Amino acid sequence: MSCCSEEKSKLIEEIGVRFEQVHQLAPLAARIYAIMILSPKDGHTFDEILSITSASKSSVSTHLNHLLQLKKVEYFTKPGDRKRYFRASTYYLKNTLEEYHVNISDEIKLIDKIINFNKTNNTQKFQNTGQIALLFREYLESQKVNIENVINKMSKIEI
Amino acid sequence: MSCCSEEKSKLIEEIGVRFEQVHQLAPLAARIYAIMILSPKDGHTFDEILSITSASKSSVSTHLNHLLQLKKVEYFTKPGDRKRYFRASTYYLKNTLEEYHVNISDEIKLIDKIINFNKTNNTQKFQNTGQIALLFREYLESQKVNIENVINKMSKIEI
DNA sequence: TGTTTAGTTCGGTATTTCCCGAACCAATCA
DNA sequence: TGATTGGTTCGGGAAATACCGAACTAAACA
Repeated sequence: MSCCSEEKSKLIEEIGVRFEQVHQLAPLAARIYAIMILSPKDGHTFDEILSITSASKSSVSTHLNHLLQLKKVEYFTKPGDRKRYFRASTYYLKNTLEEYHVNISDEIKLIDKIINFNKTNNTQKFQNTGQIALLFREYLESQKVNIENVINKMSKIEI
Repeated sequence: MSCCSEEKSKLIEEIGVRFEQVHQLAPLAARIYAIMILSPKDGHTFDEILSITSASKSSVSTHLNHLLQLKKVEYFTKPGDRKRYFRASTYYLKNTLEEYHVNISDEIKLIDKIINFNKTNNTQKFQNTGQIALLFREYLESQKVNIENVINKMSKIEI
């Protein structure tokens, strides 16, 4: 990474590592997303991303397009300027919460299947651990509601 | 997968795919963990796991040991029987919540760094998105408290 | 004391992931 | 109209991951 302060470079790496897992991104895609989040409002050009990441044009192109497709990144243009200026999607935090919401809904569906399976096939086991499983399920439900509330609050903020 | 009902096999796969991501496990490790969760109280022997997964002894050994080390799986023995009987850790749901708790704490630390960075380096951007970021942070805090409460409730249940 | 049981360890290989360079293209510029 | 700019596409290769077979070990059995 060149073209960055020491602090920014380190933060890009730290966010990058996390985003690989949370958002299921390739390392370079996660770094690019991190760069966007730490970027000024007017974004970065393709070439700037090239020099910050010191990756190849092809890789930057591929991963940037992937991020665009996922709506994690967006771009805008300036009149009389062929370049595109890339930045994190204005709603990336809200979108992240929406991802979390889908995730939790899936997890609830799955734990319901597990609870049901053990209830009918492992009756003895269920007597012991069933209560815990139901508590876990309640937890997921309340997380879901919590997320919905925060999404609503976010929707009311003008950007 | 042999030795299982159609329903159980499908559920093992479904849980497996999810656990690869959630718990960062290799496919076979995730399948074994899934099997444990859907197992009767008295667990499964090494050979039973072999025949359910139709994987090699070496792979089962390696991944089972990994799961033991992570405390996701435990085993017990029966007097006069050299075999070990493997099952999901009695506290696996509580342990899962504790994992989530650590994860959220890390995420809070990270978002604080991001908020701070943008506050001082991208002042203009922060004016727009700062409020959203703070809402996101609040959300994380409340998730954390929520998890703590559920862990406490779980601790009070006798198994 | 030789054999079976219940696994473990090690070296290797198939597969997948991730990234790169080179060639290419479409729009603009000179 | 030929060169430059701002990318895209494609084939390939290095590295990491996931799994396997074969040889091994330690305890127990016969």
